[in-house]
Amino acid sequence: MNNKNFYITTTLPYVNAEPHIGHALEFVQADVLARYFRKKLGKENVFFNVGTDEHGLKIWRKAKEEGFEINDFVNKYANRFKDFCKLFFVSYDNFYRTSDPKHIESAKEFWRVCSENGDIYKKRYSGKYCVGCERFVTEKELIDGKCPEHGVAPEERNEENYFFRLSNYKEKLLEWLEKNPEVLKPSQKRDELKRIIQEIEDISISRLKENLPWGIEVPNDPEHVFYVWFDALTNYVNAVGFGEDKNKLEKWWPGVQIFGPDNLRFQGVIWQGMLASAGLKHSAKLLEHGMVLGADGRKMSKTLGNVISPFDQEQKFGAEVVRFYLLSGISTFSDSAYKEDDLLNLYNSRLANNFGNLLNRVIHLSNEKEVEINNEGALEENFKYEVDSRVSEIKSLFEDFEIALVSEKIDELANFGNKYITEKEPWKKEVTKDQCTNILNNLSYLLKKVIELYEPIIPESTQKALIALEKRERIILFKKI
RNA sequence: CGCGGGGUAGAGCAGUGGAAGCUCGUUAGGCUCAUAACCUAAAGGUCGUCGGUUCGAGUCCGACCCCCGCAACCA
Repeated sequence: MNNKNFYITTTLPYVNAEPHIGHALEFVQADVLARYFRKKLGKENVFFNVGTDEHGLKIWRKAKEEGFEINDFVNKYANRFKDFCKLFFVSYDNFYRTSDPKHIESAKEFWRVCSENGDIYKKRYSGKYCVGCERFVTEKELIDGKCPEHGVAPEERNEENYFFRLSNYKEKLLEWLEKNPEVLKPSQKRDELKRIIQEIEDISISRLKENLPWGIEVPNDPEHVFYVWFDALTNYVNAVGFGEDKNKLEKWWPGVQIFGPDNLRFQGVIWQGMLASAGLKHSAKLLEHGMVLGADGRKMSKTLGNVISPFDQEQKFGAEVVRFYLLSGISTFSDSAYKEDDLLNLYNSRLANNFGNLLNRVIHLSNEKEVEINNEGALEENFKYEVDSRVSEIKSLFEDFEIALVSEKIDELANFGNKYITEKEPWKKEVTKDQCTNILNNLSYLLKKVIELYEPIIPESTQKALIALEKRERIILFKKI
């Protein structure tokens, strides 16, 4: 990424379950940024990657349990995620699948490069292995002999594994973070990242193929397969030409990575170490979004019965309303409770009453008064200045990835329009046609800006709004719920 | 002393050193072009507690109290 190009990628969800509301948050946040930068830099200068992580023991076992051929199983979920993207207007440029033969080649190439740089070695390892975590766990981590995360007793394993010399990069990563304090957002997480780096140890990056047939074979050692994380993480550069097209890679990498709180160690440390080993630049930006909590402010769980399904929400309110709420009502960088009441309040207040209503007022008045609108020549300087300065403030918030703040400021801009029209009272008989022309053109200009700024957030409605404004057709864009 | 996140108006949240803000709700008024929408005003906050740094702290430091997550469908 540089000033001319913008590359953003989500994490790749693991395909052992249905898409949930957290995936929706991450995908939709990334989508907003991709859409914003497409408008700013041009479509050809933005690359938005999403996809699915399809290897690993959990998936292998789940497929068997459900009586699926492994390929059918992962295809089913990959398609599920594709449908999910379509449903929520996630405009990806690339849907990356780690079962794709191209990925397999690129991941192997990544391994070779790290290996040539002396960062991969083989070591006999014995210990307790948690299938859920897909890693060896230490005695210290266990509670009552069980993995605290998955509640199952780990399996005894004694095997030879390949290790990645992450410890080689400890000092370099600390230095990188020190020199680039702005790389991680939100900044409050910086200390946590630093601590994780300080605790770096070499990591196991392979499994025996006899235990795990569903993985990528290690180059020149077919008895071993990649540990799923090592394979999956490479997608971020593979998607933009690693091991295949140097110019392409040069154009896009380093990129912006968006991920959830449980992923900081992987995106912020392991992956950065891998990049360094492969001689690639560190990520340009790490955006850690928050958790979507249940309506009660607690983490969603089946037992608590507070799980919110993105599909149910879509059925109930429509995709754009859900999108709008995820982006505006849910904090961009911290945990937030998902409450339907808040969703309704925010939708009614900001979209129906403020933006939608203003749009309708202006269109209606321009027809009543027979005044041409959408004419920038009839704009008042002061008004334009006010609107433009708000617009540039909002754009800089976009570029600082502050999506919820962006949404709030757009709302304020629309509200400024409602105040203005109330103050000017263009419906009054005493207002001359010239005055009315000025007032309504000021407002149509403001509305165009609001529409343009809202476009990344609610792409479909803004399209309709623009058409209505241009054709001066009355429209109930957002029906009050 | 396990690790981490958080405590800001009735509710939900924003606010990383310089006049306490947003949405909803409540009360009173205005307007009537508009989706019973819009505008104005008011009420409502010791920014968890105590101490410290500073000309100045919700914002930095220390101690303490309380809530939440680390069990899942894991972002």
